[in-house]
Amino acid sequence: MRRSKQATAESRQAILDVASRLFREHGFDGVGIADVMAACGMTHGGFYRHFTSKEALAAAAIAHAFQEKVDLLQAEGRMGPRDAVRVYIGDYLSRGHLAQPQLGCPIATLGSQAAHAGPSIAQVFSAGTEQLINMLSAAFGDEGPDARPSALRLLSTLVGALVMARAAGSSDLQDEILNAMRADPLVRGFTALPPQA
Amino acid sequence: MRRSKQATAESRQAILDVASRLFREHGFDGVGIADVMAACGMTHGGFYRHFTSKEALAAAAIAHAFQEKVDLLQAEGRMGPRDAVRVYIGDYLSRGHLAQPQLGCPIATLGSQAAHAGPSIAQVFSAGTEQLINMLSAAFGDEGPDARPSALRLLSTLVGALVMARAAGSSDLQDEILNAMRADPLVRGFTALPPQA
DNA sequence: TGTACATCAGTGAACGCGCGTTCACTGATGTAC
DNA sequence: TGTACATCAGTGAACGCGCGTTCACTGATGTAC
Repeated sequence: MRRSKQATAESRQAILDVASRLFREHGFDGVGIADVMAACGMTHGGFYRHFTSKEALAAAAIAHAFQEKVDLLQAEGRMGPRDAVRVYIGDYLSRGHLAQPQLGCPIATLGSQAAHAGPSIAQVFSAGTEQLINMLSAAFGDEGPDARPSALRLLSTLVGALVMARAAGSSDLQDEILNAMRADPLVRGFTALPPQA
Repeated sequence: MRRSKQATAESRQAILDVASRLFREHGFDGVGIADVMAACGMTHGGFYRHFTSKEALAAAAIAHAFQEKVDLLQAEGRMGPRDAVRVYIGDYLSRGHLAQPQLGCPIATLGSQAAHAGPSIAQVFSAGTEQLINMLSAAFGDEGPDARPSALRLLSTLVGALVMARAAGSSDLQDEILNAMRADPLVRGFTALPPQA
């Protein structure tokens, strides 16, 4: 039966939220339309009232995941860009992030699938990655022309740590990797120094 | 018709080689048994004379990819471990590596799928990652207890650079990422210093 | 404000395709004598 | 060494299942009067 405009908007939002989590947890091919809809308490048929295809959903869901991260950085940015990045790093290199890919960085979970998953998805990854880099660059503003390379190095380091830790599997090796990365000079520059330093 | 023992062994090897490349290029779900066999000039039916399932093939193919990398490091290691790692880094942070995932690092291409692809595949990733780390650690031998953390940091940095560059998509951003990583202190420590330094 | 009709979100069956796996068959290879 | 038979690598049709997508239908919502 027809639903109210608000109910419809809530359905769409629920589909996006759930898809964004499930795709990060199981990969694009590990999640079906029926899975997403069931997790929203609906059946699969109604899906196409909200999105034209699975690829369109995936693109929107990944954009949504990037936006979450950018919003978080922006919200934390009110205490100064360096503090925001400090919190970001702390969350990134945590056991919680390892254990909860569905809430974590979309680059680490799905980045390597970006190229295979269709042009619209590749586009979303490209734009999202660029945006994250720009926000992190701001935190290195005092480094002048080196700000952007520093941001690139930081993000690469974080992404690599997570991908490698997940590939490693063993809990001991995961801890070893996280600890080694926390001791990285670029990371320590943020987490060890006082704010605004 | 029945084939000679040698021909059979060659078939198995061809399937492994081809699968190892195709999986890295298109992901586990992007490659079918029929694709692999066709690339070997055969039809899909004969596959099960060589492997019990697609997952068994994937596990063997990834192990094969890791072994290639380890053998390469070992071969180059004859000029000293630091030189071997220098070459490894140079190849890793190259445009060629970006453009040819099918010949590249299996962690960067498939690492984030390791957990979804079945226990035997997760096991292969775990063992392969550990082995790579051990070989890289050797190159940091003169750092004593810091050797292993340094190796972890180096590999994370490399993996992250590739994943991020592939997610970024844009050619300009990819170059920027590769260049930034080449300027990373840990990387420069290898590529800028003379051998055995 | 109340009424009649059009719209459309969601349901569940059905379609079609791809893909992993199985199987009967072929004929060259390997082996027992 | 030669012969007869068993083995088995590879073929191609077929099976079965999952999944993306479509569709006729329902009934509450939105809207025109």
